[in-house]
Amino acid sequence: MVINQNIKIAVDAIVFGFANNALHVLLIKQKYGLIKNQWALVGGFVKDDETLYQAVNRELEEETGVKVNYLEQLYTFGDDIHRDPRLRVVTIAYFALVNSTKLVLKADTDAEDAKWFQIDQIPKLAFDHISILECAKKRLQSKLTYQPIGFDLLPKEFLFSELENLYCIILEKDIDRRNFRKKIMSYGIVEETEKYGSNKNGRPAKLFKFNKMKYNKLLKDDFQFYINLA
Amino acid sequence: MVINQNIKIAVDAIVFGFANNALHVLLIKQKYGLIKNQWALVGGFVKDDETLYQAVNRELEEETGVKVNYLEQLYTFGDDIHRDPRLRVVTIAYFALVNSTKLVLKADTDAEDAKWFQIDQIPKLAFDHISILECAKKRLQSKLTYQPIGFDLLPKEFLFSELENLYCIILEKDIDRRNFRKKIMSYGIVEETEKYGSNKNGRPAKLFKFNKMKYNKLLKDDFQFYINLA
DNA sequence: TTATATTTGTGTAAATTATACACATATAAG
DNA sequence: CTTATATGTGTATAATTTACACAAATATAA
Repeated sequence: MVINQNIKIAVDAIVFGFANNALHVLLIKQKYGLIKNQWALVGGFVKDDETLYQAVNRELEEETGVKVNYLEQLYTFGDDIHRDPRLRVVTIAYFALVNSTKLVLKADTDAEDAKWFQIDQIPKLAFDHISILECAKKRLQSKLTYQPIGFDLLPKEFLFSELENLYCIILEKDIDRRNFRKKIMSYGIVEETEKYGSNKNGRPAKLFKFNKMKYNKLLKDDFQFYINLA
Repeated sequence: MVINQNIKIAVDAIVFGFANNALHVLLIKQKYGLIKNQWALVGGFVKDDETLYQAVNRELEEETGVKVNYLEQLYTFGDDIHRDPRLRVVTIAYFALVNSTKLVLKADTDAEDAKWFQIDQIPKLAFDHISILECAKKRLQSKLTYQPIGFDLLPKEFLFSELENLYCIILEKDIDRRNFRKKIMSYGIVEETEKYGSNKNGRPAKLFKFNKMKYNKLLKDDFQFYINLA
């Protein structure tokens, strides 16, 4: 069977991380070709013998060395025929979250040109990557409210205030700390530990961890989790 | 730039319709090739000079003549390398809804081999189409609860009981008619007309129409609409 | 014409959930 | 020991959701 089609398939990953009270995105600086020295999303062409999932994981590994905590398909961009001026490329974008402890990039990989950017300090990006990023940001904001994915951005043990901040900052909203805590606690998804965090100022704060079983259950069932900041 | 990649891109549409108190899916019988005489989703390969959106609309037109009311990207299937045994195909699946008045297929197109099947009477399908269909059904059930897409399955004017049934049947749940009506009405999304429907038994029922402005607003904003059947 | 079957249309009380809101506590630094 | 700073907690009110039953309007059959 011969099909006369000359379109190439790529994958791209929008990798989010949360650190220093800010949302960050992982970008790479292109080394070669048309878009040399431009910043772009992590990604590349899919090989004939690998799945899409393998492709995006391979690119993440090769280009950044980052291990993601959460990965899901976001959207397939193929309605702008000239999004890559060189040839027709359809790209399947993936949405990824990284635990903030893994946010430091190892210098020893060939990831020397990978860098985290604060979401409000994104440089000019190659192709249509800025609109893909916009799409991912919306998805993040939306998912945060109805799925407990926020925990994939935090370390295993975290302060309650870190969780609060994460929601405030990503959703760009204020929060009622008491009501937020009540709600989160009602899902049984986080548990107090006996340890205390090391904050400089104020009353010492307990460390919390999240209950993976409850988390998994809530991730599967839709409409079981819902956080609405006033 | 030469990329050594030999993967083909297709689009498939899962077209839902609602009639006779049952959910239906539009399928076509393949005429040629390996899967000759097997039933399959509407779809085909993307042309080099058309967008994905154009491709899926073209296939719908060519293969079935059906005009859909609602169309959105569902998911891209490319993690089974041998989903098509002939060659590597990545398919972008689209989710479509058809107004029940358009559910009768015109015999004059080359759509002679297109047919509506009740969701619980789906024949054996080609490739992995059955799992794509499963995915679409879940999306339909999920979206029905948080977006007012049910109206895209009904005629312009409809009985309230038709809307009730649609929700009951697609979500496979019972309903409290009073509470359901109250909720729908509270969104201001449907309006009474002066006309009455033609039901054989029982008290005559008013026809309703939906308010397109409110509908469009609710479609855009997430978390503004939510129907939860007990 | 009357009784029966069938579907439509409607309200209220109770329970649950969401919201608004303020101060005592524990520490570090001065 | 005073001050600054962040943590941790409860209650009253409002809003929403749930549970629940019967009269009204028609067609059909007796």
